[in-house]
Amino acid sequence: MTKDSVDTETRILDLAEHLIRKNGYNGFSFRDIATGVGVKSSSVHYYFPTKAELGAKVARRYTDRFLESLDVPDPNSGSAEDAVAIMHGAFFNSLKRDGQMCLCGVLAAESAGLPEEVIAEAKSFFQRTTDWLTANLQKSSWGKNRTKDKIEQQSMAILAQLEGGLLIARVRKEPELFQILMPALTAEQN
Amino acid sequence: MTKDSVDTETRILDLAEHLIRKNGYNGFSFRDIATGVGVKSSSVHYYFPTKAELGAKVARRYTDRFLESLDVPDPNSGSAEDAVAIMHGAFFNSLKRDGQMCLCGVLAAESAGLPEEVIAEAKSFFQRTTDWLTANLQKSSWGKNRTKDKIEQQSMAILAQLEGGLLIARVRKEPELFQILMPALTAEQN
DNA sequence: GTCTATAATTTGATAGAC
DNA sequence: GTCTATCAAATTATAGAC
Repeated sequence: MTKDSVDTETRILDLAEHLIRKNGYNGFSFRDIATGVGVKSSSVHYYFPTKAELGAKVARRYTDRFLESLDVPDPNSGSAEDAVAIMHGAFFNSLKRDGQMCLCGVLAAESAGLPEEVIAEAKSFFQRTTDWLTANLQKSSWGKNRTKDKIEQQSMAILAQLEGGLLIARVRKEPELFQILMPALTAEQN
Repeated sequence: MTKDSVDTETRILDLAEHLIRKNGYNGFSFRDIATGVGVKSSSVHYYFPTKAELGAKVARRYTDRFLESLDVPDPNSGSAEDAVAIMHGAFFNSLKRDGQMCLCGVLAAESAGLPEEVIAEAKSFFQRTTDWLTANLQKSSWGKNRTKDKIEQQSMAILAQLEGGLLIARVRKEPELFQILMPALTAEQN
């Protein structure tokens, strides 16, 4: 399968993800997608009847892929620091590659004005991602002595710092700023 | 001066701020403003010729007011914990009052697709707010033993956690979630 | 300062031919 | 599955009367 043979539906999803992460849900149109993919806007509607459906599918695929990328075969000790570093790295990859922040972070910022089905997917991202962190912190030696409540709070605090870090690094256009969060993140586990 | 005598320009700015914080910069229109304020859209253009100018003015006013609200007469010891608690409280106020997050956090999320003058104001918010934190941490006993670099990193980490916390609390529609960040924030200063 | 009127463009979405 | 053609509504913005 060569590059050009990627099917239209996938190319629509790819471009939609790119544009939402760049401009937000209200910052792209079906015509932007059509032009970029090289079809007519009616063809985009063939795959995704409404904008809300397209947005929801993009968010769901993003979340699935993000969580997959976290489950690398772990050669390390499975420490709390490792878990945090893995997630930090996952976010940093796309930030440095093309200055993009988390898709669901963007959607969360606009969330009060988005269609229900899109908000639901964004919400789901934060739930599933916090759950992943909680599970991994629980397995670590740091988590052994702590209550579930305390660990869940810590998971949210970590995810909050990562999302906020993306926000700040991106508006300043300095991806490296996101890197300096690491010491502060791991310090909390000591 | 009664409530109804607030001038049109101020009411436009107030509503624009409300709508941007709710739906984002691309999620409101001049007609939304006009209808809400009770004038015609051409009257909105009389005060703010372009949408970009309106957005920039809203962001500037928001930043000025936010920083003013931080400089409460401080009856306490001026500790690092106090500074963090004051900023946390400033963000929490509007979150619990009407579920709104930081205006410049919303703008930062959309930033890649916004007019230059709007981005510039959002950028300025993060610079000035980080500076306030840095200055206050430096004055505290925690900051006495630390280098300027270390303190600036800590300031950004704190602001990142607050902005990300707003993001998550808002998409989950649970303002109280923002409260549980406090322990994690002050823990870093110990 | 606020209005009416309007321009030019863009938006999300549909019907129907091929 | 992709196209042409089209729609109604919404968008930012301007000209000029009152």
